[in-house]
Amino acid sequence: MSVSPTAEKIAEAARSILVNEGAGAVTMRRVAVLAGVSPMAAYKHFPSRQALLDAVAERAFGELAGGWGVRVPSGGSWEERAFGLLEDFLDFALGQPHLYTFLMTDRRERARRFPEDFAGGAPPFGLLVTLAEEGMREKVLRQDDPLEVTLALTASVQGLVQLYLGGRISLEEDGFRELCRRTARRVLDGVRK
Amino acid sequence: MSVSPTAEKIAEAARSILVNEGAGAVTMRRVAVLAGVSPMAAYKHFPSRQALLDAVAERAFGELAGGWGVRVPSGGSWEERAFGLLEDFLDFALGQPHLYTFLMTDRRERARRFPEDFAGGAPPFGLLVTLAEEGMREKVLRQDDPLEVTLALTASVQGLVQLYLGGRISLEEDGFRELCRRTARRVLDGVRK
DNA sequence: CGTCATGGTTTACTGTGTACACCATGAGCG
DNA sequence: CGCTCATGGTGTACACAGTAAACCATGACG
Repeated sequence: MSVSPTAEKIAEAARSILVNEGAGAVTMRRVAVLAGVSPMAAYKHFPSRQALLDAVAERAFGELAGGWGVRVPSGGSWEERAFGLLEDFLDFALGQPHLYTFLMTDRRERARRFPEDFAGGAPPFGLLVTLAEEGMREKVLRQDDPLEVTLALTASVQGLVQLYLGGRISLEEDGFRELCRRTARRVLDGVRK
Repeated sequence: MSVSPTAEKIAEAARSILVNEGAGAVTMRRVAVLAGVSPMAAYKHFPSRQALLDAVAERAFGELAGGWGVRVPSGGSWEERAFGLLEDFLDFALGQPHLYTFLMTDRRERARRFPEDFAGGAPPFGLLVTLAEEGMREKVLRQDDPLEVTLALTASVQGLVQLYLGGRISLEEDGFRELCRRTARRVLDGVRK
């Protein structure tokens, strides 16, 4: 069963506002205007504003998971692949900051959880776990818990992105991307002597 | 010039709601009721809700900075001091999650910035930079940019905390604290073979 | 004793999510 | 062919936000 075209228009309007101005700017009335319907029309398709946002998030998450890493060539070295995924991640986080913030920090329900939902190679996190496992097989990484190693790598970058999007890092985008790369390298190599 | 007692009551009420239920639950009317005044009274002391929240944040930030690391003995080894600070940080983040989220992710203005405001040993971040510099002097850490090394260590933990508070890590608090320690250790030692 | 800044109150306006009653339309069926 | 009724739209209305504006008590000060 597919969704009705009006529901589609409404979701699309909500997504558009969300991407451009953030979740806080998504009001039912604005969505309705943008979709060309009356304010209450949305409630025939989504029980509440929250449900509408959740639907938008769900779809965006799916698209994200589907598209992530696709442009990364699978042929290169382990490190090339790893840093390729990092670039892809940054492309998303820096290219659609509002959407990123909404998916990563605002939404608390129906979220993927560690460790249950991360095992099994399911995107997007599972992709990284698989990569870590490969790294260990190829002796690029030391033998360790793949999930937790992945978490160490991703948490660093996510922390940096959170700081950056929160306006706490006064670097241009390119400078910030390099900072991310350097940081990832430090996590790989360790900072201890 | 000190603040009036009513302003005090209002700020205290706001802080109390914020700590217990999060920034979203802080409405001017609720604050007023809790402070025992009429809704508009707050506007005689704070120009807007945002200003009130900012004032609360500013004070909390000051208290935090003042108290952080005080209980960590300065006598131990470098690693003991570092992990002592980690525990202190987790005590705050896990003990007052709403306040933590508000200070760290919600508030975007008047935020400390990297790298300007982080150099110079100013708490709270500067404390860590100093620690990193000590570590390098004591040859515990390899020679590197102290600011960026500090960032690598803190961003990891902040990323983990963000995931945890967002309900994305299904561990009990103790388990999560151990995960943080293990992750910090990985960043120290590196995950690469 | 008037004057006036200070800090409180009441009232009212706008914008929000959404409950509710209403209505157009087209599919299914006697 | 006309009846019925689910589907998906509308307009109205309400409760609750933030806050602007006008008003008022009080106490310090000339």
